[in-house]
Amino acid sequence: MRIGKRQITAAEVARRAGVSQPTVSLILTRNPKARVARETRERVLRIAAEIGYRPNRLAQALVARRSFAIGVIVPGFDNPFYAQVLSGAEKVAAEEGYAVLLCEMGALDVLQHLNALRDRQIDGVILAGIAASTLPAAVLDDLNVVLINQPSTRFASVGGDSLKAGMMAAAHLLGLGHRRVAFIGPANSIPAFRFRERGFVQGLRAAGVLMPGELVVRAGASVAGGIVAMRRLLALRERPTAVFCANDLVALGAHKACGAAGVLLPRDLSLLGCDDIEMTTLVMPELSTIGLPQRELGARAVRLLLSQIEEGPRETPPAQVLPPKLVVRGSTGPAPAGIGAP
Amino acid sequence: MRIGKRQITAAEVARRAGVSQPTVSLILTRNPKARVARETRERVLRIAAEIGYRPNRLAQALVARRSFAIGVIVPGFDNPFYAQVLSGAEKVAAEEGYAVLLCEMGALDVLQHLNALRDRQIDGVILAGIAASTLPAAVLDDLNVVLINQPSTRFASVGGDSLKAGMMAAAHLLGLGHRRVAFIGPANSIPAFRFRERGFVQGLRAAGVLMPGELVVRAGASVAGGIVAMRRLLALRERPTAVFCANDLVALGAHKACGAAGVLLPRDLSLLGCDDIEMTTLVMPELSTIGLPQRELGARAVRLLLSQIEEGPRETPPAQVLPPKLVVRGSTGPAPAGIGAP
DNA sequence: TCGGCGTGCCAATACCTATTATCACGTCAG
DNA sequence: CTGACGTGATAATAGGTATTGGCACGCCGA
Repeated sequence: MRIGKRQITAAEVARRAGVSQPTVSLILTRNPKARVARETRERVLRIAAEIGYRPNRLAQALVARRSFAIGVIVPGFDNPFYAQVLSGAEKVAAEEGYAVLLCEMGALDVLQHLNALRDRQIDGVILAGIAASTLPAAVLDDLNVVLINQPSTRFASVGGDSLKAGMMAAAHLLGLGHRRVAFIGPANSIPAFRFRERGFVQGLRAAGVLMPGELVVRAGASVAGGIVAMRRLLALRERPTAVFCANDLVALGAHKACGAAGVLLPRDLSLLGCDDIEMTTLVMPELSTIGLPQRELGARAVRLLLSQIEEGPRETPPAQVLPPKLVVRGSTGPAPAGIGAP
Repeated sequence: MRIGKRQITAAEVARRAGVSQPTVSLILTRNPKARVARETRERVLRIAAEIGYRPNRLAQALVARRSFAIGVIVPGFDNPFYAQVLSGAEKVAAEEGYAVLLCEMGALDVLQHLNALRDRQIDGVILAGIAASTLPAAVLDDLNVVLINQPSTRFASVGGDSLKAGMMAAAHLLGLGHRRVAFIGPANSIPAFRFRERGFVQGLRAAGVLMPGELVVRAGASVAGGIVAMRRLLALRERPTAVFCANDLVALGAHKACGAAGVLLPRDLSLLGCDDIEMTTLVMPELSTIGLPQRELGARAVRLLLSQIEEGPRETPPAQVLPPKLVVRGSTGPAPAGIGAP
């Protein structure tokens, strides 16, 4: 097998250069307080380059007692939101010389993943779409953690301003004249969804608009969930004129259900998503949505984590909140005249 | 910082159990030829469990000269195809106790990623969507490699039968009566696309149908590419009655261009994709496509890689070819009567 | 009584790098 | 001439685990 082939070690470089292994180490680590004769340094560097010496990062990690690797745990890639987050995260990590260990919920649960990561002396963990509050308190104690899209007093976090996103959704729909509006979202779920809902409700209430219970539909945060939920809404005696969905996947499901039921967007119904994933522009009409910078979330999460790793944790964990952005496309429009007026 | 906290070592377990560290190691590794008194074994196991000893996998890796980790290199997550592949791969890897190091093209190129992986003593690499033939021959020499979706004589591979996929596409469209058919796909690209095109052309030719140059449109393997390409086709004096796209993303772009141009699928045009990604069911009409089991590809790639790692490479690298599956949805239909007939 | 053998454990070492303390050597000032 | 000091390298060691060879002990048969 191709494993176990003797690798080129610092000792080998040392042997060929006629110096000791620590000298090679000294030179390669460019330690400023290392005093090495210019001639020796050059010889060692030359030989190292010649025979293609590359330090074994595992051995380095053993000495440093850390691995220069981070873990990213996500619920699943079904949701392109996390794919984008991951992409942004990987980019920054790679640039900084860190490896990204990928963990998806499924084969292993969060705790098992965390243990596996710990065994590999991981430097830190990013939790995306996983409610940290549902985990036993102790399992995250000795880890550097950054949460994505869930504020926390214990851990650093980055996320979109979900409350504001909900309020922007309300403002947008109210501005179009909608008064009978609905919400589709998961029941007990990660905080982001709860805040989106709360913001939406608050925004409506501030304008004196209430959502009766029949207009709040619980559904899984997926396309399938959106389909089912929208069917329920369309079956109502009095339909809403606008629907805000907890995320774009749900909205796309709702979109599809509308298409199947012959409901014309945005004439018959306005539909608003949240996240602004790429797929929103695939459907016709394109989905209006409250946009969050997904790649940026991933990128910032990594930067935050690395600063925590390299400089130690702050006394109060930093929380970066990125502003959502209303993206008006084709699925939202003015409310039908005469409907919803008192 | 939270790093550097003294970890619980085998030596610590040994101290408490009144034995030596190697004895702990012997017991924990369950080496069958290890002769250890039952009473000692139980005491050690008990204490290890009590103080929560977990072996340092980095140290294990240093001894074993391998890391029990694999790398997966993909072009990008923009394409949900790779997200699915990755998901299947991670699942199997996690079950088998291997870590997955994620590498996306972008910040680093393939060679840099490979070097970074090598430095971490990676056990093997999965290349998805990256033409191995474009890499310098030597860089993969000392690695266990499995390619996804590109046959090779040097490396193990798993993939859909792209040639057959193309032929199935041809058969499907021909069977619906189409004679003036077009193809949209990238020019110089990874082998899978070339084979799909070749199979398609062969399937057509076998039925006596030729594609004039104007009906073969080159475009990036993306939604944007599909849009541009379909516009070109729709601008033709004599439009095709059916279009086969190199992958679903392209097809979805084409789908959208049709919608924008008022071309009604499948009445005015039949549209066929390839891969069967999830988004195909989002659009209306849903996209017909030639399906490939993406998660299965990832899962099998890992299994192949692990067998290669643990049992050594075969003399002739195994190539698993999975059969494509025609998935008829709403975007393909009978050719308009009277068109394309001789 | 002694050789032989089986049992149960351990010392030594390998894996590879980075760090710390130290040493040898030469120079220069006093 | 000697002591102090600066320079350039090395020896020793840490980091945590797995493996190999071997040691000590007790028992049995000769």
